[in-house]
Amino acid sequence: MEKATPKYMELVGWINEQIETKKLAPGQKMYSENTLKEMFGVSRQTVRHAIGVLENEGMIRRIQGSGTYINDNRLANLTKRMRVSVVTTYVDGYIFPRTIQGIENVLLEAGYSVQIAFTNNQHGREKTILEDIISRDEVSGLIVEPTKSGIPNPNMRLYQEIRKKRIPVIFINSFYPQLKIPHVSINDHMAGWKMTKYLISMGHKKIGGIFKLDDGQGQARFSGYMDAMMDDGLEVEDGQIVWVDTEEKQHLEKAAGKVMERFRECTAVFCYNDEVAFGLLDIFKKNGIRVPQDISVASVDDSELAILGEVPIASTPHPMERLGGKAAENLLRMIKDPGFDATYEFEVDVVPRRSVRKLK
Amino acid sequence: MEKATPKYMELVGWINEQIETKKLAPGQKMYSENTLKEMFGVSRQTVRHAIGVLENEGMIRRIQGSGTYINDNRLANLTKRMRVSVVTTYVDGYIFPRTIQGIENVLLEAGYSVQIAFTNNQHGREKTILEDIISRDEVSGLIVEPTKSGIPNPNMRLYQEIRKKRIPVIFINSFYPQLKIPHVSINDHMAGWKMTKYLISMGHKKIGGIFKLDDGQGQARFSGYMDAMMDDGLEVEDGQIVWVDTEEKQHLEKAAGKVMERFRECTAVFCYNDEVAFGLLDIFKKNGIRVPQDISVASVDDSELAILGEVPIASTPHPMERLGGKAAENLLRMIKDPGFDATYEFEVDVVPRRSVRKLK
DNA sequence: GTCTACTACTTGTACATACAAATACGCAAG
DNA sequence: CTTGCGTATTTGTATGTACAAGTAGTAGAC
Repeated sequence: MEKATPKYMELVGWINEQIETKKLAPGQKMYSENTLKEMFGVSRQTVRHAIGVLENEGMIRRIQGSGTYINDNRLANLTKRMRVSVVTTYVDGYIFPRTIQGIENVLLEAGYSVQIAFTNNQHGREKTILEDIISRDEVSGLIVEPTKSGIPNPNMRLYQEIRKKRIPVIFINSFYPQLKIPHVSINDHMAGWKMTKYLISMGHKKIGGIFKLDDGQGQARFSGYMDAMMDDGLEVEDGQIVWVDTEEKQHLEKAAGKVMERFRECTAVFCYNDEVAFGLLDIFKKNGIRVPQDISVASVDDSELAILGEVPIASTPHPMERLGGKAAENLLRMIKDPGFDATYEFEVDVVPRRSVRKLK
Repeated sequence: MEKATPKYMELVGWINEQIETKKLAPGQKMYSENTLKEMFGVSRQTVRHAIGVLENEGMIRRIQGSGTYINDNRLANLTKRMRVSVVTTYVDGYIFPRTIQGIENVLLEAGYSVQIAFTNNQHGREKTILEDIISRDEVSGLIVEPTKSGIPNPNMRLYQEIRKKRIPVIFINSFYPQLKIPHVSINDHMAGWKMTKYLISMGHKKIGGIFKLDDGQGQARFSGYMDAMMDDGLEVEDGQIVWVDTEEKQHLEKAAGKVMERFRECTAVFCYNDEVAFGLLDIFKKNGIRVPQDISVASVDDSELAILGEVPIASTPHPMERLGGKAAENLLRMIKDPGFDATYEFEVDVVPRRSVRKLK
């Protein structure tokens, strides 16, 4: 007794065979429901039933009003792991978007898809995100902006687990010195050094500084600043340095009192970045201190903030797209060649602006 | 407008809910097709359609002659798909980060992971991203900021495919009128209306406008502006309107000549958003036109740009976190109940600032 | 007590019809 | 040449009917 196969199943088999034997090529339009109905002498419902089965299998795609098309499901299988995850701290408005643009340009070009996640510079969120990435195990690479790279990271274990899975990782903007993971960033020490040298060359001797303490960039810029000062035999008193954390940086006005007091004797202030410099200008303005007549201000990043306000701020340009692009390129190389050393640091240069006055 | 969900989808939602609320335990026998037919007053075919969808998702199992049973493997299914994808255009520095924060707060709280992708307001990238999401089929929901919502979208069929896969989608900030997909946004028509009314109440009669033409928000704000002008019997000449696209918006200075000429007769200008207003202030400044003495300027969004410059700009606040949160909450509701209508529009209010002068 | 046949009920297949919604395309107006 | 509009085509939703096939339980025969 052979079992009678339902009509719709026979139809499924027939269509499958057509695709198998390339009589229906991927992307091509299939016979319409009514055509099949005539061809096989069945009702349209039966045809729909068959097509429904094939659609669930992902073999074909139905588009209302247009027709039914053969799917190219081999492509879906191929791109399965062509994905890179970008983990970044938060969005600063100017540097981040263009960095991500650089990353995307390179990766999309190479056929990868890009997903982004934000840690908000909180270790807890970084943990959640990394655990998610590890458990899904579906990315072929990671570009990470470290969370609070200046202080020991409690998620070290997760990075080691990722490394054990042989998923390439590149840090951008900063890095954890404890981990042997490559990074692409600007040379922060050089940024601190060159800008301080520039201030000195403009005749400044009493140069204060505001630095961020919870990331590696702040510490590197600080050491560049220190080295430049010492190189010229200039003294740095602790009282001339203000350390801020992520919180304070975003609400600098809360530290206005401290700032005004510490920089009273200074003729110039080196700022961690434009955001800090912008806040500092605001504090000075509210306290009747003129920039650059009374005090000079310099910073790092050269974002739009540096030229947006009333007084343009001397700064050092951030490579942005180029940095993102370099990180993406190096990640691609790491995916191909696990031994490749992907670390790269961009040189920086000073852009003089009105916020720095030449002293006689 | 409100009745867009097919009956079988409502049934799917109802059954899903029964399972969710444990009214139907795993392994247990479900209502028979005829019972459901009576309960909902639909045909048996419709019931079968709904049950077919659920069977494909692995939620239930049908056994001929015996009955339909709830599957218990949905735990694995759940953890696998606890992810939401956010697709947005580009990063504007102020609105976006806080919107995404609102989204993340809600979704992370609910145990979902969040991945973000940027279209750069290019249809091509939107296509790549959506295709990727479709082929991977691993997100349980989508929050999308439409790309160029003002012009017909060539990726329409991808959205329909997503809808067919029963992945809930919510648009934020704008929407495609052609698609019956819910959106969470500000009431852009009201923004245009209220701000224009405010300018009129300050004695202005010749009010120009700069609008973005390639997204729905620009068009809605324009129609709000027009309605307000007409409501007061004020004339609007085409010469008082400047239309910009995404490109021009970011480099408004290129249109300086046109802008200066068109607004020569005006006492006030309504701007598409703060970015445009900021660029406009710059053009005015370079041409020796004082704001607000010579001309008043008003805009929409009330981002930091509105208060960052020398002249604070009157604007209408954007809900940001609240908007993102609302979108996320509604998406979660849609995941549970496919029939839920998630559209929500925030009301807006005018924040007066120095950029608008009262005319005698 | 055990087996069998029957019956009621369940899901599966198949057909017919109707209208809705989306798309594609050609034709006429400008 | 472009734009809009109507028409034909295509898939989507919904209802109705009929019968087939499988399951579970029951009543009756042995």
